[in-house]
Amino acid sequence: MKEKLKDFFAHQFEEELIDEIVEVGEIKFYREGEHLMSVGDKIDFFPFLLRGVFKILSEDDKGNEVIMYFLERGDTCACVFINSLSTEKSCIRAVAEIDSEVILIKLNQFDKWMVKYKSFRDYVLESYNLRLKEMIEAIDTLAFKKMDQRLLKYLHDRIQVLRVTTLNTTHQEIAYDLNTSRVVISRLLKQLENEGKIILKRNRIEILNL
DNA sequence: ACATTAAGTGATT
DNA sequence: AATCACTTAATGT
Repeated sequence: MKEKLKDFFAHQFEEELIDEIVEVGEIKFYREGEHLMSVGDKIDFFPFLLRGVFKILSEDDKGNEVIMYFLERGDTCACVFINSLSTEKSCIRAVAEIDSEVILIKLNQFDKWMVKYKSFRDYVLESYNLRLKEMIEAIDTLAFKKMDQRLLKYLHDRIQVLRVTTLNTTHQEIAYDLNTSRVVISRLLKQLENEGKIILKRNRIEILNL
């Protein structure tokens, strides 16, 4: 296990840092559908995604959810950085899209490593950057794109991170992610099917070409 | 065979 | 694009 972890981090961090990560990190498995964090949770750790995919959703006080982006292997959650600097609670929900493996690291390590290791600073800044970009993209699609385009982006992103061409999902689930109604999704998907871009089955969407 | 859940559709706002 | 009201289809018991 430790060797696997070392290989995983070998190309981005110094030996010494990897040793510390292996030592203090707590590895956790998340089954598909399980929550890594929910809105309102107090966060005292930050996660490295070793394996799997998480979807990151923003949620308002009435329980309306909207997907922001997906996290992949090697990613960490930028919201955690924000949360780590203040006493605020989590502003997002992270749900395992498939069975996933995460290494959790206490936030006090975070401060130490920021000072001590350049590679860690670089990593944090870079992933912060990446998340910010995706966030802006998410805001853009939310604010300016129509539902059909939002759906296209959603399907595209989802097959991308999962590395599949067939999604095992329901129209209702997509509707929740995009914060719309099932009927709307069903109709738009039907349209895409008629255009020959996808094939619809029960609980399954085969993507041919987007 | 029956119940449950997912998906399709016309009409209305 | 949302909602309603209903139909049809797939799937589990």
